[in-house]
Amino acid sequence: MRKSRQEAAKTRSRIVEAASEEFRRNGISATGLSDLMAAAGLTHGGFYRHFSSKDDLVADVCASAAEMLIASIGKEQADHPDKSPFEATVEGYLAADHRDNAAGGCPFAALGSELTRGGDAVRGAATEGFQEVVGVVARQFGKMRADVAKGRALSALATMIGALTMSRMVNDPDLSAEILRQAKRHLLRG
Amino acid sequence: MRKSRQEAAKTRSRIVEAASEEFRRNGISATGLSDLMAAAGLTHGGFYRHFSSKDDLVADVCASAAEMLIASIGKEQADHPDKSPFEATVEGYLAADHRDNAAGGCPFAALGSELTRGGDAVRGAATEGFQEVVGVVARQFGKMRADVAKGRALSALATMIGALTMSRMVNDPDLSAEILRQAKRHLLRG
DNA sequence: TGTACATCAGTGAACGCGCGTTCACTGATGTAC
DNA sequence: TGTACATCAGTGAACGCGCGTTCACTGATGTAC
Repeated sequence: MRKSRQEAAKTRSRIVEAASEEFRRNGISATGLSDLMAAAGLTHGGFYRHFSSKDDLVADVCASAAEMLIASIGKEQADHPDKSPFEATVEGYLAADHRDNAAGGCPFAALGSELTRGGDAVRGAATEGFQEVVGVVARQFGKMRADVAKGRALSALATMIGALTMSRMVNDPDLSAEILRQAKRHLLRG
Repeated sequence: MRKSRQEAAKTRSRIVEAASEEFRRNGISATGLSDLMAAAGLTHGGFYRHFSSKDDLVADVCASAAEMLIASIGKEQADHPDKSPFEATVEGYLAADHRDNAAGGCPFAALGSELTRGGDAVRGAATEGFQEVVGVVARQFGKMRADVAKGRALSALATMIGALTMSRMVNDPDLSAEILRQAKRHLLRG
């Protein structure tokens, strides 16, 4: 039954991808290792050949999902060459599609309050991922002084993450849309 | 062992208060009914004399914690008569004290991502609480047109909730402080 | 290059544990006459 | 106002269940000679 190293590495990343989606869809503590391994096409017993604990996996997922977020920011930019990079980022992030697709979206909005209670390794990985995203957004501000740009990026990301979370929390569709609309307006100097 | 109606009502609100703190401290799904009833000075069996399910309690907690948030906004205002109401709110909300006291603070920051996955009753209660807070903040903008004030309040609350959540998530104290500082600066037109 | 052996990815059963919920019971409170 | 009875707040044991983790096992892969 042993698999080659190459196959094993593929399996590992399949687990991380499946976990990344399941965690963002259902929450970390609400997702069991069995569900997760089944989603990756495996039985739960093999989990510990790849990770030393659930927390170990969560840390990996934080890093991986932050990279995905950065990739999707790049994609929004490429798809909308008419818009400024920051405008493309804000409009892509605060879109109804993103709100309705937590499993494929921003891990900070999907898991934010759960990550605040994570262990050191989890919060460390989340911090690193967050800082990378901050860097990406800060660089969108072009010629601005680096520390000023970082400040604007921090504030803008806080607004986007808070708005997306609240737009998912409320069960009034009009209010949900209004939250996204107003956050966009204020971020883009409306 | 039966208690008078008055005592029973007191017990019920003691459970809600204890739950409100425990949920905000440790998360909803991570807090067991046993822990929670013990924190209220009772055994777990009596829970169902007061609530029909854990979700029923969570909905109550949303309403109660939103009221507490509104009360603390009022208190910040009263404590800082030199500041504008909005300024007092932002500075009280984005303070290190609030960040370090999740159990007594904003339920939307403490429970945000978990509430997005709540049932109808939970999300309904959260929505109502959120709208009340939005109303309170909107009224701080004085003579502004009501819909414009609501828009500003929605955007400002998104920023505050996102910033507080991120400042709790990161495990780098400098970055955590910087997140609060930058969000404050941008909200107060720095 | 071929052979013998060690390694280890993945399976599936099992572990102890705590979860949300139910229940029989107790006895003080509330109600009906 | 007093008495008899029904109600029900709170206790503590028990329910089935799924959790994270461990383990013996299988057999293909990797390694040493």
